Amino acid sequence: MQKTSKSLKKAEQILKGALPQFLENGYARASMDRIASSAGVSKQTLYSYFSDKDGLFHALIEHIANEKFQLVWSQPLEGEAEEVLKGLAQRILSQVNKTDHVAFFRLIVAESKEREDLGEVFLKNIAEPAIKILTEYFQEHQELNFKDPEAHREADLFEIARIFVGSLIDFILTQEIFGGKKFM
Amino acid sequence: MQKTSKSLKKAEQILKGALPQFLENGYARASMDRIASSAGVSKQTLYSYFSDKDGLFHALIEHIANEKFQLVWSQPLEGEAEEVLKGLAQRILSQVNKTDHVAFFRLIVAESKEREDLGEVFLKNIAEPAIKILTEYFQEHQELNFKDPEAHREADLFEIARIFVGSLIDFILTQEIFGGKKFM
DNA sequence: ATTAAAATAGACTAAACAGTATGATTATGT
DNA sequence: ACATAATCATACTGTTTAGTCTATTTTAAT
Repeated sequence: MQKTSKSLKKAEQILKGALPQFLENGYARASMDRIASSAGVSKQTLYSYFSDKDGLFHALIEHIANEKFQLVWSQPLEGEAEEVLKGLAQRILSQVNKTDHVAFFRLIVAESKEREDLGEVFLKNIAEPAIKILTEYFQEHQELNFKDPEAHREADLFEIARIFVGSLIDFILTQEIFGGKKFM
Repeated sequence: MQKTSKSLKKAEQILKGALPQFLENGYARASMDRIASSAGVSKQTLYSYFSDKDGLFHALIEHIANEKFQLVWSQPLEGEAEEVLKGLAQRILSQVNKTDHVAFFRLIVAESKEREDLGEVFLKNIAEPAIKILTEYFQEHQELNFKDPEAHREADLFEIARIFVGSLIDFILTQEIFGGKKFM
């Protein structure tokens, strides 16, 4: 409704307060009262910036996807293959540990049944860029010693990148979401 | 409370009615009234078999994990490596398509934050058995032509099985949960 | 047939919640 | 200083829900 920098700040303030509520409780259990209070804002103000709970939720997902989720892949990949891949995996896993990425992922999975755009947010902003960057790295480092000599066609490099990223996602799923680190 | 075969049937009848409610709506949005009605049972009966919503939910998850989820891996793996793996992947993916496995998976992910045992159900009943069976198959077919000659130690075979299963899970996540088949 | 257990329908309570309404208070711009 | 827009606190409405209660009917076993 308004476009001054002040009111943009308010909108962000609301999103910032809404985030932990949705992450901790999921969509259904997050209450607009608690969101308002967590954002330090009156319920009226909340509803003057966002039409309803659903509108707030979508705005939030969009916002988070744009703000936070491209950092991991921003640094260029340089150097020895094995080192780069190990470093990449470690960087991602430590990121995942210290931030709310896991809760965000869980939220997307949980709510992506009714809201089809949510899955797209994840794929477009996280999975696809990751695979793309990795594929390009493989192409620029054709000298890497893949033990399978057939693996140098572009399609194969893409598949390898997919498998790498997929394994990472599966690892996070197993360890962080399903609590596998406790008993595997 | 009761143990006659009749009342076991009732309990199962309730679980059978509860399942689609939880799968379609998730935990929070599934209502006990609708569950009772969907099971063709009065609310009182429901509460005489299960202490509360949470108890019903846990019983359901346990039940489903035991009943439905071991079928995929029950047939022994025999024959040519490439064929076996392809066949296995196809069998799993078609299973996943025609049943509620995806919704079940989504439910577990969504609710495994507060209920730590849920993730364990998935890992113990699905992921771990899958990896174990695959590893054993690899061991019994040492003659398979892995192009990497170092890949024959037991630990490596295990890792390969993990990657295979992980890739399958990631594929299902991408295609079925995030709706990736629409735009990838 | 009688009796006791099991199940039913439906009303009820208390709580939570989304969203709206009201009227007072505070910032902001001119 | 004044007027307007933004924000606030709070109360309210209507709805949904988990779980209980009651009184009636069905089922099963002797």
